[in-house]
Amino acid sequence: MDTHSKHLPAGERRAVTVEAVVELAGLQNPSEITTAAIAKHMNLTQGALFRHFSTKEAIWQAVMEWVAERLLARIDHSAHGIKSPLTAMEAIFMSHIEFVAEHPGVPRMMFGELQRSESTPAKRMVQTLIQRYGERLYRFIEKGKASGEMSPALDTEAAAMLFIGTIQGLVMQSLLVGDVERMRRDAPRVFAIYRRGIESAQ
Amino acid sequence: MDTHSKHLPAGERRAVTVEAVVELAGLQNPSEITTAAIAKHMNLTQGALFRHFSTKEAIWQAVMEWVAERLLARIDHSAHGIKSPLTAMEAIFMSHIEFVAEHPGVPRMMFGELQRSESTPAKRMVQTLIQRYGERLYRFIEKGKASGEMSPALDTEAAAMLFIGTIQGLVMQSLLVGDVERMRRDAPRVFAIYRRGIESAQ
DNA sequence: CAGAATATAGTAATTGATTACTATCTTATC
DNA sequence: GATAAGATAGTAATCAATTACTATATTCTG
Repeated sequence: MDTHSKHLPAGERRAVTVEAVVELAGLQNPSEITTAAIAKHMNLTQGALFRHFSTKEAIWQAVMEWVAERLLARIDHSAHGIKSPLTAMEAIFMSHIEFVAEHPGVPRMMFGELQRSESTPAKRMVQTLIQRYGERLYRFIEKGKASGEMSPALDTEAAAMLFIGTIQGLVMQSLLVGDVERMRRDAPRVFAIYRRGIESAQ
Repeated sequence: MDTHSKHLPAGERRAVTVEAVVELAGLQNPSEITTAAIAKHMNLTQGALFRHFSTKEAIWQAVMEWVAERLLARIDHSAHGIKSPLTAMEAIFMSHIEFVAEHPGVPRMMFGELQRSESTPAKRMVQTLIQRYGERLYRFIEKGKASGEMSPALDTEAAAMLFIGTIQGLVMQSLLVGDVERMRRDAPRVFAIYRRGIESAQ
C-alpha cells in the first residue's frame, strides 16, 4: 500500500520527478519550470533533486527519454496488426492526439527543446524521436503507394512532414483557445482532409 | 550615409530595438533573450533600453505588433488581384513561408508567446493575429467552395486549421535540421498535398 | 538475531551568477 | 544652453547548485 513514506528509492524518485515535470509542463511554460517548482510539486525540497540528477539538464534529458519511449510505443501499438497503411496511419494519428491530450505538456516541451540553439542531450533526444517517427511514417506511405491505396505520384517525404505538421497545427490551436479537449474533437476533421490529400483518386 | 551616430531619436531607437529582437530570435531561443543581449546586439547599454520601453514586456509587445502588421500586410498583398481562391491561398502560403524564411525568429516568438500561461499583451497580440489570419482563410475557402474550385463537402474550419498547421510543420522541420533554406524548397511539395486535400475532384 | 556500521535519501540554509529594472551623472544635438 | 539620449553603477529578486547536517533504510558482524 501507499505508505506516503518520504524516503523513496532512487529509481522511484527519478520516475516521480519525470512525471512531475510532465504534469507541470501542461500547466505552465516549460521554459519557466524551475527546480524549486518541480520540487514543490512533488513535496520535496529543491536541493534534494540534485541527489538524483546531477544538473537540471539531466532532468530534462530523463523527461525526453520518457516521452520518446512512451510515444513510440503508443503509436507502434496502435498500428499493430492493421493491414491497410492508410488505416494504420489514421490509428497512429488518433493515438498520437490521444497521447498529447493526456499529456499536454509533451508537445510544449518538445517544441521548446527544438528552439534551443545549443545541442543539449534533451534536444538531441527530441531530434532522434522525430526522426524515428518520420521513418515509420515513410514506410507506411511507401507501402500505401505500393498497395495502390495512396497516390503513386505522392511525395513521400512531404507527406510525412505534413502528417507531423497536421498534429502540430492541432496543438497550436489548442494552445490558442486554451482547450485541450478540442483537439480530440478536431482531430478526425483535420485528418480527413490530410487523408484526401494522400489517398489515390477513387 | 550611415553616420554610426550613437544618439538616435526615440522613434528610430524603438524601431531598431524591435529589429534587433527579431534578429536575435532567429539565432537563439526567444525565451532566453535578455535585455542585456538585446542591448549588446544593437551596441547600446542595457539600461538605455528602458529610456524607450517601460518594461521588457513592452518590448515584446512592440515586436509582436511589428510581426502582426508586416505578416498580414504581406499575405494581403500576395493575394491581391488573384481571382481563383485556390491560387490566392497558394500565394498566401508561399509569401508566408518567404516571410518566415526572411525572419526565422518570428514563428519561434509566436509559439513561445502562446506557451505562456498568463495573458500578456504580447500573447494577446499573437492570438489576435492568428484569429485575423484564420478569418481571411475562412473567407477564401468559402469562396472556393462557392466557385466549385474546392470540394463542397469541405470542412472550412478544419481546412483553415490545417493550412496554419502545414506551415507550422515546415517551421518545425526547419528547426529540426537547423536549415531555414529548406523551407523554401519544401513548401511547394507540402502545399501540393494540402491542395489535393481541399480541391474538388476533377 | 540483535545492534553497530554504513549507505541512502532527505532538510534547511547559503552560494555566486544572472535577471529586470533604476538612480545618477555625462554627452550629443537642435 | 536646454533637453533628449546614453553611460555607469547600482538595486532586489530569482535561479541552479552546494553545503553541513539529519533521518531512514540496509548490510555486516559477533
